[in-house]
Amino acid sequence: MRYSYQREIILDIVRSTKTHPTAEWIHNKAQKKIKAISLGTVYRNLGLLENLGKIQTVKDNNVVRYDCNIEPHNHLKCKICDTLIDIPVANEAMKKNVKSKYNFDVDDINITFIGTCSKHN
Amino acid sequence: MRYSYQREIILDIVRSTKTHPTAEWIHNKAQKKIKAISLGTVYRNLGLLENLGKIQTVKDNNVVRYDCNIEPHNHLKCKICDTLIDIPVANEAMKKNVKSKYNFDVDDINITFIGTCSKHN
DNA sequence: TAATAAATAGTAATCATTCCTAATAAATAA
DNA sequence: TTATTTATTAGGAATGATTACTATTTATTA
Ligand SMILES: [Mn+2]
Ligand SMILES: [Mn+2]
Ligand SMILES: [Zn+2]
Ligand SMILES: [Zn+2]
Repeated sequence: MRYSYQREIILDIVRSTKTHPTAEWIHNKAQKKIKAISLGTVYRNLGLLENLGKIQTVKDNNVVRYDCNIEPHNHLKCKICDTLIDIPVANEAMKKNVKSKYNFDVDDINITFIGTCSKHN
Repeated sequence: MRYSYQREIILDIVRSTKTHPTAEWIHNKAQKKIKAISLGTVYRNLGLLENLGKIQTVKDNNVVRYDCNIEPHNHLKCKICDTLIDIPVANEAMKKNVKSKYNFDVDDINITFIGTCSKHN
């Protein structure tokens, strides 16, 4: 894979925040550094960075959010401010349970707890 | 809310299957009973039926699937045949754990186990 | 039966994402 | 360094699921 300044900037931006930003948010930030960067370039490079294992994606409703935390983890989603909060996950027991009960081989577990975060007490 | 034959047919169709169908699939089925039924009518009535608590929705990638099982439950998703399999969920312990660790009030938990179902042994 | 307004059919609009293509630029060889 | 090659980009069009709009139809009530 060839070097690209656009890709470098995009990775920097994803790594600069824990807010699980969308492609559009990343595009807006990137335009401050590269005025003519296109949204297509942002999407393409986010996809490449995901394939390289340098970032993760999180599906949130009907949008994809990007995550610089590449550890396996899950999220708390606040229905008031839409924040996604990282939480660790211990899932080996769950996987074994599902395998024995349903004969279903689990590769990945998506868990989102939806509710109200501590900001809204 | 006024009676509508379209709504009756749509509810019948959702209740006729455990396959978690999409709006388009439901629309195709409905057209066999009502030739001119529109996709908009299908979407509107599915929304109404969800508000009435007669059906549930499941977000699957970038499509919404409809579910006649209105018990709280979660799903196994097979990455080979895309089947969604209902599983019961015991979540009170999880909710309490998240509340004490993160001061986050959980209303709902979405869990999807992604992997390979028993058809593909 | 007539009046009222909810529901519908058909179509246009929306929005996130992907696709397409001529132009640009990174990597390599001469 | 300069020329060649081809990956990458910018910009715009296309896609696909869902929602919005509106004239017409139809369930309900008087
Ligand atoms: Mn995260
Ligand atoms: Mn289900
Ligand atoms: Zn919040
Ligand atoms: Zn399967």
